[in-house]
Amino acid sequence: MAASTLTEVARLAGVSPATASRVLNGSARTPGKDIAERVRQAADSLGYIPNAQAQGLAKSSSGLIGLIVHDIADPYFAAIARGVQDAAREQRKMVLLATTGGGPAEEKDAVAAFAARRADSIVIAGSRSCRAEDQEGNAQLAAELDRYCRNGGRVAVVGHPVVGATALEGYHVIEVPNQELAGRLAADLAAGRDGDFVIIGGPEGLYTSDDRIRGFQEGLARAGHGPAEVLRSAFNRSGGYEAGLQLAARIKAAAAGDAAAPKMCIFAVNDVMAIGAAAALRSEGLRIPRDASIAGFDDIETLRDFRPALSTVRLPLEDIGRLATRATRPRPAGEDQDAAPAEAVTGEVTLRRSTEAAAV
Amino acid sequence: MAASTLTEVARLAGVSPATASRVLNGSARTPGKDIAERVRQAADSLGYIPNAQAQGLAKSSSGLIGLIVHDIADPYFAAIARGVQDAAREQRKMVLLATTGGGPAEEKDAVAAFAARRADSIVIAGSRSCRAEDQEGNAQLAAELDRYCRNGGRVAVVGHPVVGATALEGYHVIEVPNQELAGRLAADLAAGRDGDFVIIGGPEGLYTSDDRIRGFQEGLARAGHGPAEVLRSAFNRSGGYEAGLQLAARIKAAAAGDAAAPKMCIFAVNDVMAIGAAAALRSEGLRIPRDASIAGFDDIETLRDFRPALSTVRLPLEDIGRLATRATRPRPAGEDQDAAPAEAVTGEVTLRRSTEAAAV
DNA sequence: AAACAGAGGGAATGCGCTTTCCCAATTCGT
DNA sequence: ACGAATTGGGAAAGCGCATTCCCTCTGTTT
Repeated sequence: MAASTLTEVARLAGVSPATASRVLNGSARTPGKDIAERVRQAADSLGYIPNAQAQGLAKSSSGLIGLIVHDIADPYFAAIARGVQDAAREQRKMVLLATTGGGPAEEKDAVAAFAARRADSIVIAGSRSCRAEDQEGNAQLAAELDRYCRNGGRVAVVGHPVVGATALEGYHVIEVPNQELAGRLAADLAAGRDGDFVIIGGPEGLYTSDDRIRGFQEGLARAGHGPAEVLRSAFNRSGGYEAGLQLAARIKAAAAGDAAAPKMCIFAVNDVMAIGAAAALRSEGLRIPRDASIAGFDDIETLRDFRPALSTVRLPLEDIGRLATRATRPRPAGEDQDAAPAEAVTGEVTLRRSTEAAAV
Repeated sequence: MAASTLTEVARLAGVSPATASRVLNGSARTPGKDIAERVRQAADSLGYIPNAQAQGLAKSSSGLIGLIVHDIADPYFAAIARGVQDAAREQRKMVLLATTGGGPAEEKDAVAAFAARRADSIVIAGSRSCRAEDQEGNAQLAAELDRYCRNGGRVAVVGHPVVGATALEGYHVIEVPNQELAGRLAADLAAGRDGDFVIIGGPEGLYTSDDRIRGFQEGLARAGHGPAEVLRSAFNRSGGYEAGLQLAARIKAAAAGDAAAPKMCIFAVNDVMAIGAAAALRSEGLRIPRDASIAGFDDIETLRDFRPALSTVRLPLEDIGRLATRATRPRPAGEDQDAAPAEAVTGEVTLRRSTEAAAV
């Protein structure tokens, strides 16, 4: 027993497929009451489920939203995905998921796949990169997006515009004020602190990381501090851990030389890296915040119970996902196309125990 | 400029659409070398992307895998989703995501939506429930799955079979030995411990929770312990937190009466609840493992840096997602249909600091 | 009462692709 | 060397639905 079709429903109801279609999907032309009822009953008794593929083909729109993330198991992306999912439900659409591992080449493939499925819109989360090795991939991704938009697709990208992408109609960027917020975090941390600052950043060229580093340095400068040293590492927990090991050695050496050495303050460009670094310090016998302060960025929900509570910058990740998805929604006719206020994303510096001055 | 079609490619290459189709998707009949090359070049120069909807309609298969989770931002589901995603890539399919919040009614809607999109297979993660309030939803979900399978769809469900679902062809269950593992955990914890055991469980009727509770009690019994008291709460962090508050009060009362009172050992049926409970104890001034032991279940990756390190049962969540997805893969012809060994999922009791006997 | 507008239903077309089915041009057998 | 088997390509028929166009039937206008 194959799935039943509209034609079968129509036959059972004794009407034409056209009529059946009209009643079943609420077209502008509503057939007579009695007929409508007959059709509905027929559909019910057959357990009719419209074939979305056929509908999509006929209407050339699929009711699909494509979401591109680096890794769905990363809580940062998972939180955004939740927002996207939520907004998709509002629009009565389904979300197609693609995880790319972060490379623009894979992202380009994902866009192509979404285009093939005629996804109505695409949300790209995850950091853009301008590393040399990604240059070709970026160009291809930009070209693919370009084509997608030209064919009527709508795109929202979280954070930074795709490198090299021209601002087309239907191309939206949800700006995240990484730089400004990192600056504010630096200012708050710098107040009344005299130790060295060290930044654990991601690979050079990752915009999210670079923006946060730049912002932090600016904040430091405004507070009268010299620039912090920057350690480059992988943009994940183990990157943070490795950098943390290096710093632990350094801290211990400093403490050995001078027991009253000022405390180091570590800023990891995201929470997951910060947790990794904290784990590394701990494994070396150091305690936070007694031996060093540490701060992260994102305020990942799952990590809030971590002790010592991590100072960080709260980002409304779920809202970001929601906003991005909404940005791709076609404006109802009459609504000004450019009137979209593109609600600004704001974050909030959240100081917790991991950067408290008082020793344990 | 609308997306180019096969027909356009064919025209440009000077061949028929049939031929173009044959070369572009590697059908059994491979056209001549020179023609193939011409077609490929034409496709390239037009930037042709096949319309997956049309392909799906013609082939009646969509290359889609539907994934149903309660909440994609929950690290448990996120980890499974990663495995699913990975296996989907192996099969060159894309994954459609549906988050349901846990209700069978929503799950039924998701199955219907997947069926409408003609998803090749569906993976259902998340706990089954046999609560009275879910009875109707379960029946509907079972019926929907039934229909889906009958129409050739393949389903894999993680953990428990859907309540009321008949074992159809194409219906797979990835068994997770929750009960056995919980028993082993109990046995390990009970060894040389004389304090009371308390279980923080999810709502009654949630199979995952109930199985773990039952297993734990059995393990306790085998070790010569009496059954543990069971506290019911929500199956998430805040459920664990609330239960933790109750227990904290109790622990403090006991300590007040008798300073050498034996230490309570808490088993929360999943890690997230355990973390919540631990947070509650801490907020009440209690320390783990000094004032109480606590253990969870799942071994969520993001939570591994939590201190005190949480004793738990390691579940290969990503593998589970992968296995479930693979189970829905149609066997290559010739391979025995039932020969699928349905690789068993195994877990591992992982004792860490949170249940160490020695006080801090 | 005749002419007209409008409503409601059906036939037919097309969305883009796959896949028989069919036909012409080969190659092979003996 | 001639018919048979095979190869390689095209024409055409759907896949399941939305939608345009057309027709008929009813209700309205002068």
